[in-house]
Parts: sequence; structure tokens; C-alpha cells
Amino acid sequence: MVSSLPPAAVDPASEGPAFSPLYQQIKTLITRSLQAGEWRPGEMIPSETELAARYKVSQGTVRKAIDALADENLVMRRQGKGTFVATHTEQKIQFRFLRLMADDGDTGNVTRRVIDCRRLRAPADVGRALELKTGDGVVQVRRVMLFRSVPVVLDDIWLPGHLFKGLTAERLSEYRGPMYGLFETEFGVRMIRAEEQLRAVAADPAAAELLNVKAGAPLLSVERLSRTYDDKPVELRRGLYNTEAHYYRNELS
Amino acid sequence: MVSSLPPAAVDPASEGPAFSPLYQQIKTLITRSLQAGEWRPGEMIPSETELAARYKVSQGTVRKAIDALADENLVMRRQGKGTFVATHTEQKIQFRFLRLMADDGDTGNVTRRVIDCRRLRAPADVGRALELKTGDGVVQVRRVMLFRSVPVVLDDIWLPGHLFKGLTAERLSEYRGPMYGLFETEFGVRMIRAEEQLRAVAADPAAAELLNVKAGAPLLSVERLSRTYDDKPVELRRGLYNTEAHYYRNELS
DNA sequence: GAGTGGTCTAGACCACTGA
DNA sequence: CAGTGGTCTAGACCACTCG
Repeated sequence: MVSSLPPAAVDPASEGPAFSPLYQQIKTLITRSLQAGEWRPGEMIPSETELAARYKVSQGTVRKAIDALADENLVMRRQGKGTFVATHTEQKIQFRFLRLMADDGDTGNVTRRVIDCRRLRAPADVGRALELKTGDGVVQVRRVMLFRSVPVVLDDIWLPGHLFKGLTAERLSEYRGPMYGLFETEFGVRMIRAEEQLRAVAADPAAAELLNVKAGAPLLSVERLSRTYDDKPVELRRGLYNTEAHYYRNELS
Repeated sequence: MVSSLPPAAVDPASEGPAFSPLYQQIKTLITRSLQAGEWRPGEMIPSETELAARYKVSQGTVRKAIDALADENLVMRRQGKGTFVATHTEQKIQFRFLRLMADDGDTGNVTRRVIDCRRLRAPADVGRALELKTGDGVVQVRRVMLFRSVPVVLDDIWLPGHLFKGLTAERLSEYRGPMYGLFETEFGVRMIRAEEQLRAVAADPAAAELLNVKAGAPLLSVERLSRTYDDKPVELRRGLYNTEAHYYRNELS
């Protein structure tokens, strides 16, 4: 009756994975290389056969690992060409993080205007969200996004100071394109995923003036916490969206 | 120089798939069976080996088809048990369509109160969204959702009349659990995916009274168009969310 | 122990890209 | 044309569930 049970030496009721498939381990290794910058954003990573040889596994196992990375938008596959490190400087990746659409469907020119950029000690709630130690410095940016020259979004952004040493209002203003592109190329910080909390709020006087609405007008508040590869938070953002002629689009499936 | 080109008999510059992998075709066949009700929600579908035999393909090809269906939440895989048709009557599937969270994380009791349920000709905008012919009938439902007995969501719902013949306020009130569960078990209509448009709006007097807020208070407006298997729209819903103590949660990746 | 989904392999071939 | 990712197969074995 009593059979030998060598693999179950630990408490079987305890939590824990106790088994990690090979392709998961390969995925972790590739993610580490991405994080370490072995391949830069936009660059091609080694072919599946190369990686299979490097890790001493079959091509199919590497394939499954890369499939998972592609699902998470860490890399992009292009048949016939190769697999490429995802980059925020690509046009087609824009609406992954900015879900605002114009009522008429027009995706006309987007411009950004920096209102303020300063360094300060992290306020308590910001420090908590960014998992900083009390007293750590942050960079605070306030900026407006304009669609066809009309202000629609007012963003307050907090960034860990130690990751964004040379960031100034000038650097931000000079840069054309999405802010995450600047973060990626200039500071090596890549936003991978984020959680957003949406609410309807009344415009305070300052926001009302910047967005050209009446004080008390309803605005969509979007609080976003962005994370990088290892799930460490690297940005807290509070946006106020004027949704009179735009809407936040979401797909449920 | 001139080689034979039998497979490219059509204009090569024209759009079109011109190639559909086997697993895609299998996926389509399985989806048809789901739509036809060959397996009911919650039931187990045939095993991978059975389906492979039925369709005369390898088990790996069936596997890839089912993987895609699982990604789209049409079926749920459970190792050691089988693959099951997704159902809205499961507790863990709730927050896929209701993204509202309480600030304190409490997911306490949710109750629903039907305010009104009537049949009428589809208003122009509703008919257009639901892709109905002018003059077609719709069922309109107005209801409130309460979290811990506090009204938080006011929903106006429009449904194609011909799909919901016996639907009355009584049927709605009697049913415990999410409305989509009732639609699925009583009317055979299954919501598969949806698009939502979010805005901040000011509460009108009627909504303000039902949600127990002041007129003009900011509310989150959520307009949802739900679709079934063949992407045909089957529900239009306009929700007003009081986000004073709740927020709409979204994940970006 | 039988049945299910999950992993891993090795190999063949197809579709796409670009030189 | 060579090189890439994409598909398909067949078979072996593993992990999980349940009677």
C-alpha cells in the first residue's frame, strides 16, 4: 500500500508553483535579456532556431515562449523578417496607452504643451503608489494634450527621480511624439503595462482654465500606474479628459 | 523566364485572405457548433482527440484552434477535466463585463432593481446601433444596481424585440444573478464581446434622484454595444455610474 | 488507473520578405 | 535565392482530476 513518494517531500497543501514548464523558463530568460538591453527597442532579436540552439531546447519550445511575449506586447513578430523588440516610437502602438477617440473618428494631429516640470519630495500618496522610500525625490510634470489645437487632456505625471536624472521641461518640449518614446530612448525606461482607475469628477478652477471649460464641468479622471518589465511601478499619472467631443474606448472580451 | 503560376490566378494586388490555416478553419467549425448550441453553456465539449478524429486533423491542430477560442473566452480549459463552454452564470466571469470596483476593495453583495421594462419601436440611434430595420421593436429596460444597498449604477438597456419575446419586468426581477445569465439560459442569447465608450457627464434630475446624488453631479457614462458569436449586435446599454466610492478599472498591456 | 488537458520534441513543408 | 516566422504532423511523456 505504501508507495515511495520522493517528489512530494514538501507539504502538499502548501501554495507554490512546484512546476514550471520549460517554455516559461525560456520566456523568463528572454525577458531578462530584454530588460538588460541585450537587444534595443526596435531591433530584431535572434531567430527562433538561434535561440533554440542557445538554450538547448527545441524550436517549438522557443516559439511558445516568444508567442507569450508577443501576446504581452513585449515583442512583435513579422513573418518573413523576424521578431522585434517592441518600441513606443511606433505609430501603430499609440492607442494602446491613449484610449481617447474623437467622436468623428478623426485622429488628427496631436500636440503636447508642457506647463510645468519640477523636482520635489514625493507626496505620501505618490510615494506609496510608486513604492518609494519616504523622502525620495520625484519629477512632476504637468502638460496639456491638444487635438486639432483644442486642449482635451490635462496630465499630472510623477516619475521616480533617480530614473529620470536629466529630465527638464526643455527636453520634454523639444521632443516630438509620445512621451513614452522619450522615456525609452533617453532614459532607458520602458512602460510595459499599466492599470487605470476611471472616475467622473468636477473640474476645479485650475483644470477648467487649462481645458477651457467651466469650473464644475464633468471631466473624466484617469489615474494610471505604469510598470516596467519586473512589474516595478515607474510612473503615476493623473489625467483629466474633456469628453465633450471625445470618448475613452474600451473593448471587453 | 515565364514560370507557370497556377495558384495565382486572381489579381495579386487585390485584398483578401487567399490562405486560411487549417486551425482557423477548425476554429470556425467549432464556433459554429457553439453557436448552434450543439454543446450548452457550462457543458464539456468533446476531448481534443475526439475532435481531431471528427475533423480528420492532428490533435495539435485542434489544440491550436481551442487555444484561440479560450483566448477569446468562448471556452474554458480545465486540466484533467476537459474543455467547457463559457457561461455568464459563473461567479468568476462577473468582472469581465462589470469593471466597477469599490474603493475599499469590497466586492460585497450586488443587488438589482428593475425600474421599468417596456416594448417600443426602436429610436433612430438605437436602431442604427443594433442594426435593426426602421420600425423594428425593442425591449427597453431601466434598472439600478446597488452595492451594499447603495445605488451606484443606473442602466438603460435596449434589446432587439424578436430575440427577447417573453421578457418582462417580472422575469427580470425574479432572476437572481447577472442579467446576462438570464439572457443565456432563458433566451439563448450569449454576449461574447463588447465595445464601450466612456465619458464624464452631469447628472440629469431623473438620474440624480435614482442614484441619490445632486443634479449636475459628475457621473461616468458607459455606453456599451454587446455582440454575439457572429458579431451581430444584441444589446445597447447606457450606464451611469456614481464614482464617488467606486471606480472603473482597466488594464493596459 | 483511465481520461483529460499540458508540455516537449523532431521533422517536413508553407508563406512571406528582401537582396 | 536564403532566411525568417507560420503551419501541421506524430509520438512520447507529464500533470491533474476523479472514481
